[in-house]
Amino acid sequence: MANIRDLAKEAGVSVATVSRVLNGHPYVSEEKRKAVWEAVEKLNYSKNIQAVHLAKGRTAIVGVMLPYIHHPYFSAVIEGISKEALRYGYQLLLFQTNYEVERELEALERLRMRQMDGLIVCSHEVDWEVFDAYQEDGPIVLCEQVERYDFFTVYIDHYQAFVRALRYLIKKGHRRIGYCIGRTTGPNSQARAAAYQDVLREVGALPRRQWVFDGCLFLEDGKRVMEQWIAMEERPSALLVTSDQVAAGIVLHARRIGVRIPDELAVIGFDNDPLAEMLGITTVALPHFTLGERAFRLLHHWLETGRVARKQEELPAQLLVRDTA
Amino acid sequence: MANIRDLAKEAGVSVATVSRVLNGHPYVSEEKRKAVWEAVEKLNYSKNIQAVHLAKGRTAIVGVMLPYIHHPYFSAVIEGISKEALRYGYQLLLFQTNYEVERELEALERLRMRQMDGLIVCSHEVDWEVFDAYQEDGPIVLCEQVERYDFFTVYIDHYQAFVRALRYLIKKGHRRIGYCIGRTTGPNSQARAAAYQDVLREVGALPRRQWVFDGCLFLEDGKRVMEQWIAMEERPSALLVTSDQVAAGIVLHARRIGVRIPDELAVIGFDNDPLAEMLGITTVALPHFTLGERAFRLLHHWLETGRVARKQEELPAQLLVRDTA
DNA sequence: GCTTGACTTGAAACGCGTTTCATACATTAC
DNA sequence: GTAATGTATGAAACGCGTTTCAAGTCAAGC
Repeated sequence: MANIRDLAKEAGVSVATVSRVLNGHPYVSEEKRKAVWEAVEKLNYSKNIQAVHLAKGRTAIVGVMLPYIHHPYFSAVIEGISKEALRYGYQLLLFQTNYEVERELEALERLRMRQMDGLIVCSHEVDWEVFDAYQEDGPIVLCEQVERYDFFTVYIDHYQAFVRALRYLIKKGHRRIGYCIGRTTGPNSQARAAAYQDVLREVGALPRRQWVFDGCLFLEDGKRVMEQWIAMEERPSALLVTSDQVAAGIVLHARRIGVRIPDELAVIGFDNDPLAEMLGITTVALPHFTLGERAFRLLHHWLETGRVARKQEELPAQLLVRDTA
Repeated sequence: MANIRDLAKEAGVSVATVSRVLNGHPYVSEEKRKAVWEAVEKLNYSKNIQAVHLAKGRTAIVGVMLPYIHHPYFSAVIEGISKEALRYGYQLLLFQTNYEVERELEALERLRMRQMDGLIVCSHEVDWEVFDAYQEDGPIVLCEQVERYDFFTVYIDHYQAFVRALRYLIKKGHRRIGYCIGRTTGPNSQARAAAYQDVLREVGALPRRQWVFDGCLFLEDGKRVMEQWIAMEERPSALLVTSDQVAAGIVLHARRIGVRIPDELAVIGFDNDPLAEMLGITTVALPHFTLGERAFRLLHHWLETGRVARKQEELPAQLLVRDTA
């Protein structure tokens, strides 16, 4: 493989001149410019991008840390990130973690090793404090709400979103309200749990342990929830559900076993998945795609200017009333 | 940032020794090994991975070219690739193309520039011939069937899969059969089209232009198909549908507008999406996840050994009869 | 006592593009 | 006529880890 020195020899110029031509710098005579391009052609030259990265100290690569890819939520976020990355000429390096701490640390280490210019964390398991140690290695944007203000974050206010949905149910007369979440430890889930406690306490309704369904991530989990629900002695009259996928599972299984929705059970999902629209599921629309876009933009703006307009950005959620609640 | 030379100075050894320690090579005295690790600690050293890439001429990065991410098919394939990549210590660099030739070429150029060790192409728009020019720049694995045998490919035999589904419908007495596809140009779609022509001709049934529904990719498209279907004077009695997502759209909209499935319209989907199971949709199970896994393994095996067991690998599809056909 | 093989270690070359600095000529400015 | 600019170009340093090669030490083998 020819390198830039071979090229210089072939074209009868210095490597500096070759570099100038290759990068479109001014101050190169037309004559030499032509000679260089001819040499490129002749030697079938192509830059070694690794050498460029090393020399420049930048890569125009952004890392994306996320637990899974094959999941409507995360794939929507990446799609948003990807769209913006494409626009600004950045590439994406994927770090799938399965929520394993080991893998999350690996991604952070890669940031330290300067493999990428910045990192977008879609979701994580390790404590925030861990990120502290890596702040100086490159900008990190979190896609979740954190209490501290020294992180870059773009987030949806899940507390408010949950509150809004709860208030709606309460206004409709519901007092026996339950909810489903994905994993208990995530900040989103904790925000939802807090909202649940707060709002129910406010109206004197009682939160119940057994009305909280954990581990609800996929369509199939909705079926499971419905089965548990039907087997209960005291059933909630309404459920706030992790995602529309899970809500769809609930609604579809309810139809099959003849549970009337919303009369016997009101259901509100989250996301505004096409499936929710199709099934007429009342849902809280969450701008996942936009979340990804904004996360990238925040990172990009920082990378290009070294300054920020703001470190935190909150995205709105909107309740869409349809037929299930 | 400290580099390996600072480290050598600090530890009082040569850079070669530092490199040996850092890479766990044998033949280093315990004493020096310790000194090096202490220096690493003291200087808070971290390798510059770009320098490693440059020096080694390898990156342990695999590129993944695909049109979209937020799509059940592609996100399943990546998930499979990702799982195997994780296992073998490789990283994934994403190239989202939106089926734009420009972007596909960009990905191939990156392979030339040695940004990654190999490339997995999930789907593409450019002609195969284009790939020829890049074959020498690194192994390329295609996830689609190609006629030529000098490519690495892992694929599902869509022709056979379609034939099987068609035969099943025919055995059930259907003669007026239509189908939905995503985009006409893809090899998968063309295989399906060919199967359609062949099988229908075989039994003397007539293929009809207006029974082919193009541009069916998402759930919503199923609704559109159903609306078109209902408006037809001569309706097909059965439809083979791009994916279970689209099939679900058809089935759900049919339910809403009171079309009886499978009596008035039989539907067979593809993929074996959880949604298909939930809705009882008869489908042809396609091993997308496995496809990704195998694609990575093929690439990996080549990268590590420089040899191949086989260049082509075909994955089976299986008809799962449920309630819609 | 000498050969042989295993173990240690460092200098230097290598992979390769970018960038700075110095040099030199040609203009333009005053 | 001289200073100040602008244009053009190359040598060399820089970013930094890996690897080869030569050389040296030491214990085991004959």
